Amino acid sequence: MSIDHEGPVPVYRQLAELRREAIERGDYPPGRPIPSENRLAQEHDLARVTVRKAIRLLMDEGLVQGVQGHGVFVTERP
Amino acid sequence: MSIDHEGPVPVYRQLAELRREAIERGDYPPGRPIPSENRLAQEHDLARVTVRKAIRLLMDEGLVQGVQGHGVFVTERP
DNA sequence: TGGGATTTGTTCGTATGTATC
DNA sequence: TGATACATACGAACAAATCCC
Repeated sequence: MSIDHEGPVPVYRQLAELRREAIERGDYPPGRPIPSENRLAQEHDLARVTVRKAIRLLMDEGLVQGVQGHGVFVTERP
Repeated sequence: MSIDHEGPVPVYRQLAELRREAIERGDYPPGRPIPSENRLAQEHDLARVTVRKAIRLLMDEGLVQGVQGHGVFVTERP
């Protein structure tokens, strides 16, 4: 929760951090998608492009993977 | 007809207005669906997502209701 | 009984333009 | 100048429900 629109940290970085924490907490078991982009946009009252920018960071880190028409899934790591 | 792609009014709002007028004219009697999303997209040469966005406005107004696998119907008002 | 076509619902992917700081 | 953020619009794929033969 609680994204600061005033501070120096970009919104998309704050959102990425929030999701990273949720993932590392184990909120999303492998095989289950994280909340959809539209869902996240709605919940945080953000534009979808901004949400995507946040998720893009997590993708670049290899933490999650997007699958068109399905969702974004936590990467399986053995 | 005639959607203006140049003006300041978004395409999806123009389309919503066109359908709203058609509905209020009584073009679609209760029990009959309005043209399908693909049909509207084809007629106006628009993407289906854009058509959906227009219909979504009418749904939010309570003017129509979507039925998955069936169609979009004018809401019955006694 | 079943399968295919139609239709709405959902999701990620991409691009452009605008405004602000 | 560049980064951030929003709105719009299109594309693509999949899911689910309904209808009809």
